[in-house]
Amino acid sequence: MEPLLLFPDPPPPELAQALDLGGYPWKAANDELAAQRAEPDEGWAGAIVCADKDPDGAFTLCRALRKRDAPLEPLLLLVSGTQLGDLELRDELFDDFCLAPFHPRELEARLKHLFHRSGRGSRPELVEYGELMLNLETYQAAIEGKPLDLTYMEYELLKFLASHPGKVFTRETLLSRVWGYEYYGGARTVDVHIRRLRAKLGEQHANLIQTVRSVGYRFGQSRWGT
Amino acid sequence: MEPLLLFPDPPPPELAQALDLGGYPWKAANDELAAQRAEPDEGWAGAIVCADKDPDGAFTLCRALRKRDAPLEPLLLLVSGTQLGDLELRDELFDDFCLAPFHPRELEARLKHLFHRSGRGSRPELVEYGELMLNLETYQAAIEGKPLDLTYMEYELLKFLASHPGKVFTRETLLSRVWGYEYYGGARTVDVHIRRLRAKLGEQHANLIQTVRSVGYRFGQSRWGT
DNA sequence: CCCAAATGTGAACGGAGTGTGAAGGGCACG
DNA sequence: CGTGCCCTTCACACTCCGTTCACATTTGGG
Repeated sequence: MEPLLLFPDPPPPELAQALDLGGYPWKAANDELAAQRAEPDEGWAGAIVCADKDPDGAFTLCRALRKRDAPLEPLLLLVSGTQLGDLELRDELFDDFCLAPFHPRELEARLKHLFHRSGRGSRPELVEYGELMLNLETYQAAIEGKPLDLTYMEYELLKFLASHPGKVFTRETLLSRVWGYEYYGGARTVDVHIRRLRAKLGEQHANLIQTVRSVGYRFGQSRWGT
Repeated sequence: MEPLLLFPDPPPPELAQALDLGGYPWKAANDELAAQRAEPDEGWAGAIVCADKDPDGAFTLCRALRKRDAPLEPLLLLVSGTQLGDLELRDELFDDFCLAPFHPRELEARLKHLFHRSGRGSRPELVEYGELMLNLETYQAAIEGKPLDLTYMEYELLKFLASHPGKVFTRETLLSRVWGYEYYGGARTVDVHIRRLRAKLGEQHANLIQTVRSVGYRFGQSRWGT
């Protein structure tokens, strides 16, 4: 079995011990660079990130792992009870979480359940909305079956928008969540990318991205229920 | 929001209380048949099944819910620590689980994460008053199900008024709380926006916004009766 | 019934916000 | 070291809508 990636390095003793007892091989790393160096040829089986001691480092690593061409899955987060409120805005950064201090058997049960789910591919690698389809594995986009030739940023922006249909985002929010939290640049950059996306979507589908004046942009129609 | 299906009936008090506090509507049922009878037209938002007291009944229900043409998702399982070993062979019956006794905030965090993953996103923040509904995430408004095409200021003003039904606001108060504390401009601006709002609400609902002579405006019914 | 204050109404102006075309420049690639 | 891509920025054009004003209408008190 491929090893699990652990954060931080060294990992908490009780975590290492639980994995050893369960027969799960693992390697630890403190950042994305160290994770790349330690990564075996077969790749990682998944990752377990402890966010209780160094939340910033933990979430930064999660973000890096998810930004890869082939996002690392499954990703299990270990948090303390006081951090539960921080999870809501980071839902896309992990697949499951476990409260620390954890019971070894709960950890193992969650790992098994995660492997079961990812093994059957129940987690969608596609983002779909109407005639639009994004293949997250091959980095390809298509509408009405016809492929779209998108650049990297166009693809990332469209992926984010299509993942949250109906919701309005300000330019600042888009910059921070698509370009990155540390990005500093003009907000008009968003406009230009929106324009090119509309152009490539074609006249018929350009209205998939709507302008909400003095607020930002919205993808698709509103969902009143769920 | 559609209600959650709970098992068993009656559900454990701490579960019902946690959901009530979190604002999640729910209905309980003891088996698939009762669940079908209690199901609203909009369907279930998901299910929470307690497996600690009656494991057989719980897993039977899970199996039935998953055998539907449209399998019920997401499904959260509540189990005691001693049952962790039983989960391995039932991975396909649930999407996530939570150990009992649970912390209310962990339960809520898991629900939010489940809704996020199943593509429904977290439940939208709504402002409702009778037939009027404002979706704060999508910046859209509707009355009697028909969407209203509001401008930014109209939306902000209506949102503020509808958030405080029955209360009277002076024009100065509205200017400072909707337009901003530092705003300096004529108070008649409010009148014009009120007029446009009434027009867009339609003749039938124009009286949702009432004029209180020499005071200001009020949304909805007075607190002193009709 | 009259008057004054308050509010409703229609229209016009002007500026903020957004669309658009084009050019600059960083980065990967050969 | 050149070359092409594309992210970013800028200047300009244009639309929209927030604001204001003049005037009409309503309200309530004397």
